[in-house]
Amino acid sequence: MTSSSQAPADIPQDSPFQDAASEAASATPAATPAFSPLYRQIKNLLLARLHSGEWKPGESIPSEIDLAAQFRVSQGTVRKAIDELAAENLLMRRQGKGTFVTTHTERQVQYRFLKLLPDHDSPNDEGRAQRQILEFRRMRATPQQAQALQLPPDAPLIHIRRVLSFQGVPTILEDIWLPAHVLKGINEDIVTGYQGPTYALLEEEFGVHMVRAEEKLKAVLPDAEAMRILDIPAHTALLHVQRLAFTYHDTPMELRSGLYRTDTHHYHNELG
Amino acid sequence: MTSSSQAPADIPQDSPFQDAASEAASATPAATPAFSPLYRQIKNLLLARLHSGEWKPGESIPSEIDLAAQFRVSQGTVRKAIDELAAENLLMRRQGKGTFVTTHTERQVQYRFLKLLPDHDSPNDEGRAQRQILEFRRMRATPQQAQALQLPPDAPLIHIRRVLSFQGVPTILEDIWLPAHVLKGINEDIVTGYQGPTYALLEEEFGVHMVRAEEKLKAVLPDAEAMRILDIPAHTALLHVQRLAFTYHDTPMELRSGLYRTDTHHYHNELG
DNA sequence: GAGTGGTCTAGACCACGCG
DNA sequence: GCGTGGTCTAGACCACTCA
Repeated sequence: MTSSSQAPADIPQDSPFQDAASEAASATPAATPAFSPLYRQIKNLLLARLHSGEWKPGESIPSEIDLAAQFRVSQGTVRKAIDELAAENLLMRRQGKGTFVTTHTERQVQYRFLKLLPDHDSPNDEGRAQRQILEFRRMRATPQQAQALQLPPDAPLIHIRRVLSFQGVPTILEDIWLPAHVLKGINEDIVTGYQGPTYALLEEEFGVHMVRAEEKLKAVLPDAEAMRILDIPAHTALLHVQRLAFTYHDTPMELRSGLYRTDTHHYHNELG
Repeated sequence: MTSSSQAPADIPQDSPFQDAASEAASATPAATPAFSPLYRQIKNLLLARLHSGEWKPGESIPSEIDLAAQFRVSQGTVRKAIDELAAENLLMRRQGKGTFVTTHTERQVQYRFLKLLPDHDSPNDEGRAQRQILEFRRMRATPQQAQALQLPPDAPLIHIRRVLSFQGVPTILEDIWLPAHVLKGINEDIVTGYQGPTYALLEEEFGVHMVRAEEKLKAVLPDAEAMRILDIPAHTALLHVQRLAFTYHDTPMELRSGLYRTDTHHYHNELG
C-alpha cells in the first residue's frame, strides 16, 4: 500500500472512497476544504443503508469484520464509524451478539423521549401509560406547521389528539401532527388499535424511525377544554411541551404539542 | 519495567491485565470484580488528578504521548480515556494545541447549564443576563436539603437569592444553596461583586468545578413575593426548575430552585 | 519545523453470548 | 467452540497551531 494516501489502494475507481479521499487529498480550489476522515465516510455509507431500510429497526447489521472487508478498510475504522452512530442512538452494540438498529419497540428504550416521571415511585407501577385517542383527522398544514415540518404550504397532515393517563389519572393532553404523505394507508383504527408507543407504530407500520427531537417548554394555564379533559381546576399551571421530532438526515417528521400535569409528575432533565 | 508485561507501572495491582501468575497470587474477592478495561483505569487516574486540582480549569494537561509514557501504556489507550472525559465535558481537545480542563469561565461554554432561551432572537442581544443579589445568608440545612446534598443534618449552608434580568426584564428568581464548608472565606461582597456566571466564581475562587446537573421541572403559580420581584400578575404560570449540580465523582454540591418566566422565553431541550 | 491532537492499519488477545 | 463486539499495542502518517 502506498503511503501517500490513507485511502485503501485496491478499491476500484468508482468507489466512493476514491473520490472522497482524493477530494480531500488534492488541493481543493476554494470553498470548503472540510477534511472528512475515512471513518466518517464509512459512517455516511452506513447511514444511507440505514435510511434506505436495508437494515430495519431491531435487526442486526453485518459484523465489524464483514463491513471492514466490504469497505476495504480496517476493523478499527469501521468501529469508529459505528461508535458515532451508537453515540447518536442509531445503533446499539451488544457484546457477543452483534450491532443492532435501534428500535422504539423494545421495552428498554421504549419511552426514550418521554421525560415526565412520577414525583414518587409508585409501588404499583402498572407498567406505563394508558392511551386514549380523542380525535383523528386529516387537515392542511398551517403556515407555521408547514415551515416547522419543511413542507409546502397547505400540505396534508394527520392530526391526532389523545390523552395519556397514569394509574387512571389523565396527565397528558397531546396533539400530534404528521405529514400524511409518509403514512400511506393510515386510518383511525390503526392508531386506536395499536398498543405501544406512537414511535413504535410509526416504525413498524410506516418505516419511519424517529432519531432525535427538540422540545420547547413553557408554563401555561389551561383553557376550558384542557380543564375538562384533564379534570383540573382553572388555577392549575401546566407544562406546555412543544416537540419537533426528526428522522434520519435531520428531516423533521413530527410536530407535537402537549400539556403535562405537574402536580404529581415532573419533567426530568440531565445537564451535561 | 520490562516491555513484556501489559501492566503499566503506575496502575494499582488490581489491573486485570496482570499476567496469570500474579492474578492467581492476588486474592480475588468472591463477588464479580466487574472487569474494568485499562483505559478506564487510566481515566480514573486522570479523574483523580483533575479532582486533586493538579490541573486547573482552563489549563492544559500533558500531551497524550507524555501521559502514555507516564502510565506505560500506548497512546491509543490514553486517547480512549481522554475521549470519555471529553465526552463528559470534563476535558476539551483542541487539535494542534493540546487537551484542556473544561472551565465555566470561557465565553463559549459559559452558560452550559442555562437552558432558558428567548423565544425570538433579540436583535440587541446585550450579551447575557444582569444579576442582582437579593439575599446572602448562612443557614442550616433542612432535612431535605441535607439529604439531597449528602450532608449531615443541620449542616451549614450558604443561601443566595437573586434575580436574573434579560434586557432589563426580571426573568428568573433563583435560590441557591451551597455547602458552607467548601466555600471558605465566602462573603456577600465576593458574591455581589463578581461578574460572570456563578459556576465560574465557584471555580475561580473556591476550586469547585460543577460537572453535571439534574433538573426537575414543574409548572407553578407565583406566590406574593415572586409576583412582586418578577413584576407579574397572579395568573402568570411560571416554570419551576429544581436543580442538583454535581462536581467530580458525582458529589452533589449545589441545590438550586428557580422560577422562570416563560412568556418571552422558553426552556430548550434536546432529546437524543 | 516542532509539537499536539487525529486518523488508520495490522495483528493479537480478551469478554461475552449461544448453541 | 465459534463468532461477536471490546481492548490494546506499535508504528506510520495527516491536519492543525504557533513560534
